[in-house]
Amino acid sequence: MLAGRQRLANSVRRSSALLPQDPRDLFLLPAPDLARHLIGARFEVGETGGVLVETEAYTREDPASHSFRGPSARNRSMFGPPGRLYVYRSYGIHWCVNVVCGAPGSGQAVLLRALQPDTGIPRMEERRGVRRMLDLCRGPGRLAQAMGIDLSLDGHPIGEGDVALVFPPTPRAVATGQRIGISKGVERPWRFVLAGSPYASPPRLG
DNA sequence: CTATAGATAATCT
DNA sequence: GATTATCTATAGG
Repeated sequence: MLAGRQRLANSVRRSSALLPQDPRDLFLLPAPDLARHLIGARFEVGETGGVLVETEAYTREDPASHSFRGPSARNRSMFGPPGRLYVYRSYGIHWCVNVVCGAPGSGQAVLLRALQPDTGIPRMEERRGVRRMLDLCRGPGRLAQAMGIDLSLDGHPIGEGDVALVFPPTPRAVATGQRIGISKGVERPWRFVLAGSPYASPPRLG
């Protein structure tokens, strides 16, 4: 289709000398570190894409994490190789997408909570049934719906097929705070938001 | 802007 | 049987 975009879509790219030679090394970071690095990164699935503005970290020792009680049918991707997607069904209705990270088998992932859309907006509006830009990808369920993400992408390697990630050229101003929608592990400040972004979900941090 | 109820089904106890 | 990494609609300030 579009040659330029296709090239972009078939790789994980770095856009800064500050980052490791191979950007895939970032997937080896512990979840809280990767979650911070993902703020400002471009994420693309198929014809849709934009800039990540909100993430959350989950680790094996974290009671709020799906991996806390060990491997299961649902969370097997979290215990697989880093740099792949972990997709799960939320509240029986929505899909949510994570980036698996850390040492292989360590059960860590970063939840992608919100994105500022800039590519394939008409397609996102179509999938969401909403035209308001701010509401297209503000929240993990909305992000997955807008980008057409479902269980078929669970375990999918980032940088293959039409899933692409480009890390930001320079560090972004990131605000941290309590994660959303959890009842355990609330003391861990593992929610990361691009400072001041209206595309992040409430409550605002600052 | 915040607060709340209800939907809905896989997963876990 | 209870919980859940959510969303929408609605009501009120």
